[in-house]
Amino acid sequence: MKPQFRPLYRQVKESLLRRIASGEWTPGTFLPSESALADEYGVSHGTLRTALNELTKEHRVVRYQGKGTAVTTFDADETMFRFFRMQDATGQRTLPTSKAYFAEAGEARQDESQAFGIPVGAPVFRIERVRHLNYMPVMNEYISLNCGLMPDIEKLASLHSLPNTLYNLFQTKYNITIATAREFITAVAANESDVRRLDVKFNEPLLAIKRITYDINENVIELRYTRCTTEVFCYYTELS
Amino acid sequence: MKPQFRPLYRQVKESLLRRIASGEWTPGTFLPSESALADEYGVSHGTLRTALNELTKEHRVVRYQGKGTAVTTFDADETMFRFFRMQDATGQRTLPTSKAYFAEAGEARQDESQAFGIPVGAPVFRIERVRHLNYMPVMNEYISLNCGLMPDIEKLASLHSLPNTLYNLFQTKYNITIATAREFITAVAANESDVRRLDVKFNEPLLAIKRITYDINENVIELRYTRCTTEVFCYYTELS
DNA sequence: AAGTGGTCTAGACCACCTT
DNA sequence: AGGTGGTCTAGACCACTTT
Repeated sequence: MKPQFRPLYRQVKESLLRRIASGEWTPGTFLPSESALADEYGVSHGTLRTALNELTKEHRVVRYQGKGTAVTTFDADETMFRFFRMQDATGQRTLPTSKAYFAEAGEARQDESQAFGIPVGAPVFRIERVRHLNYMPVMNEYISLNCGLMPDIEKLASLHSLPNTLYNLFQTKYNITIATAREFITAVAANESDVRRLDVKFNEPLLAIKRITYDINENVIELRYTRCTTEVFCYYTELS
Repeated sequence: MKPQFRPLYRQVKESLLRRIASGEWTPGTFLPSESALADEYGVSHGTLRTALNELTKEHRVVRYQGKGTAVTTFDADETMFRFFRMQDATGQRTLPTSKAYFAEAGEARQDESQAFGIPVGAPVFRIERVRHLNYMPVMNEYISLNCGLMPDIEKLASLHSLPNTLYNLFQTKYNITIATAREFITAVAANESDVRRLDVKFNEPLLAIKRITYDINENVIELRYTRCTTEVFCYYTELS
């Protein structure tokens, strides 16, 4: 069992990440300056910068030349588009508006139990909403949240007070920062609910997107099913 | 008009990129060592490494500690999966096998003309094939190639001699290295061709993926339409 | 002017691979 | 043993923002 090699800059990075996750520096606020942090850790400027570079690459912090380094928050515009992949034929992307149909607490189904790592029947909060792009109803969404991580969510997210950007709510009310998501995309036929809520015919092909959303501590925050018509908009992604 | 600031490491990076694109170092071969390149450019080790780090991040080169830095090639296994996003419910990914139905030269349609930046009617080469995963016919593919970039492609890619991995053929026969691709995903209903070639019913929902593929010089190499059943497999992507 | 992040250097030493 | 890439340092200077 030989001792495993861990670069100094990576140890510093992980320490910084822990301190951010612990709430020592809250989203939106500035970290100490690079030289102050380098002094504190007793490492060189360059080593500390390598650590911060990795955190920047992973969207954990944002650097502003001449101002400082801030913990990423979902308030900023730049971060809003990171998790939205629909665009029109010209490549234009606009954030959708929402109309909520359902927002109530419930007991975890099998899929929710598995995604959140909680027992079947544990409390979850469910939201159903339709998202509009250019005033067209385009996406039929079924969202499940883990109540264990969001106490009293039912008081903050009632049917008539739902914010348009949920991730912003997680940020401001629960100090939960969304970090990554995985999407599993299939094609399905429109069902009765889709016909009622979207401008589609029964059995019309729709994009079905299953999203599992993680925060910076790798907790599963959200399980989301989106059923989406692609007459005008399409799902865009780049491979490299 | 003030002179624009361009970091030295970026100028070095762009010079290296030009030299790779020009064929001075061909895919699969090793670059001179970091210290040799640093001497050649008259910059420090650190500056040259910053340049190489960016090229690594963009998959232009691959670094092997103790051995050297090589120009990326599509022969390697690691690169094969970069452009394949289908997986089964367990997250397993396997490279598909292919059965070709069509491989002939033709005249560019409107969409091909637009993608390749060539006149309508200019020569293109088209391939139709079905891709199998675990012996199931899953993807119905329509591929168009720009003959201008691949002279005599019809001699290399006849119906009965089509290689399974086209990008490897581009690499070895034309020294074209695939760098990036953009995908536009929609949902469609299965047509007669899909029914004949895949194990699907008429009007069954399919995933339709339009891919535009670029080489390292940002030439459009390929226009590909894939129609894909998602009964067993799904399109997977990570957001961050 | 002072403070922040961004670039660049010269040199040292470590980890890995080949001979 | 010798070469390669990987890490780390100490210090200099540049570019940008705020005071």
